[in-house]
Amino acid sequence: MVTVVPGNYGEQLKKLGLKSTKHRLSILKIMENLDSPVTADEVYMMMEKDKTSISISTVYRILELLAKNNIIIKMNVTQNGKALFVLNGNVHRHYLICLGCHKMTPIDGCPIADYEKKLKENTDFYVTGHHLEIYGYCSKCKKSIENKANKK
Amino acid sequence: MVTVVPGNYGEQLKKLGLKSTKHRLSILKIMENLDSPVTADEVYMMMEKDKTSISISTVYRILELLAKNNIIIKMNVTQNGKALFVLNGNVHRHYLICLGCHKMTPIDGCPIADYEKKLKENTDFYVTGHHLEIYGYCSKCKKSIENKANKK
DNA sequence: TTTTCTGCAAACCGTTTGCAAGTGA
DNA sequence: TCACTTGCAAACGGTTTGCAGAAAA
Repeated sequence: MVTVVPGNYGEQLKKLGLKSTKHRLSILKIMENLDSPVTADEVYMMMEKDKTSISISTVYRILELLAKNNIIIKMNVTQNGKALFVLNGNVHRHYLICLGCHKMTPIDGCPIADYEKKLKENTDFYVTGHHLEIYGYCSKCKKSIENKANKK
Repeated sequence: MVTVVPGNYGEQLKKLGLKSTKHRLSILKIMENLDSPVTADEVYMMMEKDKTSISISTVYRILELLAKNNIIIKMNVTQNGKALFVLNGNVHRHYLICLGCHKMTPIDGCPIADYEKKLKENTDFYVTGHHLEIYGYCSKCKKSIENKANKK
């Protein structure tokens, strides 16, 4: 298992035989401070804000590379068809996802850890991971449900 | 909640103000017999096999329409970037997903039903649904893990 | 007839890729 | 120096859309 040590990304990369470039460090630094998954273009825009010029294809290449080396995780769920990425250190998180404002709120613990263990013991399926997301509406967005109910 | 009554799709559609066309009925009939989610092009190919001529854009339009009316569910997880759909009647299923052969095996029950109930009672987040998928390798594909481990 | 559906082809959009120039070790 | 990275622009693949013709009510 790879453990991500904040602020130590340069060595992390070298250890994996990857060059430590400013773009890579910059992306890792950005992701370090986020506990919600981000899309490639969100990363791209954050870098622009940071005055770090980069091309969108480089963002994709770096994210792909970091995911392949388990430094970040490429999620199996997409956001409007866009791939989502999180830092591996924050990986075993699940989220409450608001269908109104699309905010993703991490929850504590893993509600299915026990179930998964049971599955490992009782079936011939070799479990390597899982993905859980819980949908609904945050308190602010509850109104939108009522609006929708009236439309139809 | 919409309950899907097998063999009764024509009336279902009319009740929703939608026309009952052979394409729509055909897609519903196909999905009725599947308990794993399918992609749009899988549906398309099944229809070809059934000698039902259709355009891929019509498949997308029908799937989108049925999803909007809760007759089928558009999943949040994609398969190689392709959207997945299941009949709503089969909706509260979760899957063991093999990372080797990509087979999706439905599991019985919902491992997080209890947790979700707790969440409804204890937080101000209004839960409307969830999505859970469990990843790993089926017995046949366990070999592929070992192969990968050797690669690097 | 009138409204809704469908086929076709083109557009769209997120992502990937080839290639030449740039950069880290 | 030399291998690896990056930017650019073009390609790619799944999905959506405009429009004209076809089918359901």
